Amino acid sequence: MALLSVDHERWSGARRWEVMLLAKQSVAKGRARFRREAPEDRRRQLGEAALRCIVKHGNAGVSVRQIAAEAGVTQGLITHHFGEINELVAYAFDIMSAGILQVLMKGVEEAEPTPQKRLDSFIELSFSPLLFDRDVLGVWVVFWGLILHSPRMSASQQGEYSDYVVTVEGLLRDLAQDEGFSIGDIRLTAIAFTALLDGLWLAWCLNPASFKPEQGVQLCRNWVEGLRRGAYG
Amino acid sequence: MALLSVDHERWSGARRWEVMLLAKQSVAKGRARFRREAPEDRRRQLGEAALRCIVKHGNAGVSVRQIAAEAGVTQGLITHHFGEINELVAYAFDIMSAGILQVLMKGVEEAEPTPQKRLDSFIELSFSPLLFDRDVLGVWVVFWGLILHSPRMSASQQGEYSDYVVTVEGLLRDLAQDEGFSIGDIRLTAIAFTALLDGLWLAWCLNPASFKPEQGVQLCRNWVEGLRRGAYG
DNA sequence: AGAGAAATTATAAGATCGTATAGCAAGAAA
DNA sequence: TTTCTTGCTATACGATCTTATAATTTCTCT
Repeated sequence: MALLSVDHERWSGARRWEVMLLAKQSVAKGRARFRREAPEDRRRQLGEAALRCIVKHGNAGVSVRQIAAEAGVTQGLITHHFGEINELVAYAFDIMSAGILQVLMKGVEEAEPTPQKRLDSFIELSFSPLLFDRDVLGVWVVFWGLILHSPRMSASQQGEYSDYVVTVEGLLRDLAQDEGFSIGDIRLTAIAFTALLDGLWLAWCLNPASFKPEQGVQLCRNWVEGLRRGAYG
Repeated sequence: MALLSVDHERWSGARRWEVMLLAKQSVAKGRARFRREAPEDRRRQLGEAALRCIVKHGNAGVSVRQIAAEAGVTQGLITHHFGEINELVAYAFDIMSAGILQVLMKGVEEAEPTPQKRLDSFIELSFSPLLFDRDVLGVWVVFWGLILHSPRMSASQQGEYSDYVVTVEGLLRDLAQDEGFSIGDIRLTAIAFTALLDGLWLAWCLNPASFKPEQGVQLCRNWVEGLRRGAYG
């Protein structure tokens, strides 16, 4: 899980440097000076290092030098694998997007197979520490800034957003069908629910004192209650 | 109006440079080489230049050199008036926040004095080209990024957000009282509505094809309808 | 064991960044 | 007209950035 690996490795800086030191020691003993890895693996390592840098320094963390240092490699390796740094960031965005949607879908699939429980699982997971996290938003804000100015990033975003909305759409449709209420425009309604989730995430991360995650869950349930009562019919 | 001035002056670059050229010509004729302005005025000019730079280049626009060039002054002037650049950015944030809330409140006050019309005016204005604008979000996203990493910016944000929520709270309270329905926790409910607005703003700016501003208005009205039907009681 | 492919390092060049400092000059006051 | 305050310019320094290039090293494959 991409997201988890980011969180886990955030605190493993020490271990990371130990590894490097060991590597340098082993040079003196005639061992390998660096590890040669499969491009696929290295690309992912660099992508995750980029995410860690962004978590730590925000926009300032988007830098070839910092990311290379974080990954424990030299700068040239980023050029070698990604050409320009924007490509690395876009790749990191894809990793993160996929990770988040995967976390959510896994939770939904593990819930009891009723539309109510599935949607509720989706909501609760959205407000769990795994996603409802300042650091996660910090990464996302950087991405938003890039999306607005980079066609490459924008293209990725459109796909990810579409997938997300379609997922929400399915959850809402199933609920409406099961409970027998009607929704005028399901796609639009899913967009609104998505917006509510994102807006609460944003508000809480920027101002954690304003409400508690559980209250966020409640507000989403209230929204669903409005849906039940036909406000979106 | 801060926001308007940003929008207006975005297209007045040519005029701005003409002024500079004239100023330089006049040097040859022995006239003033630069204008000496009151600190208050100059600070505002620099703040608005900063906003224009952010609109144009996003995070990359936050640069002493670029902002000074945009304002038609030398770099040292920013140091002189603000000390460090973060202070200028925070000032620009305050300008912009005040401008947005002012636009909204002016619209509300100009609406017919019924709770329904006032809230609806607030909603429609939120989705008008003045605020529902890619460039405006672009500026905001940069601010969000800074808020997450700067206590100074965070302090400003807490105040602005609080004002905003209190405003929404008042609009909702008046509506509930007038129509005789109940709201469990008005502050929380106002937070949810604010989140919905921000979320829709964000979604549309990142993906303008996903829905039309009028549809955003409708989704907000639907949310209010859910409120009426007691979903937040 | 040895050769070849390519992953990785090493190094440099050129921009741009933020900030500090010293001196100039605009415009009000006398 | 002359003085004085201070807004403003001019310039420099050191750090950091991106990107390009060539040399080196690892590791697989035969």
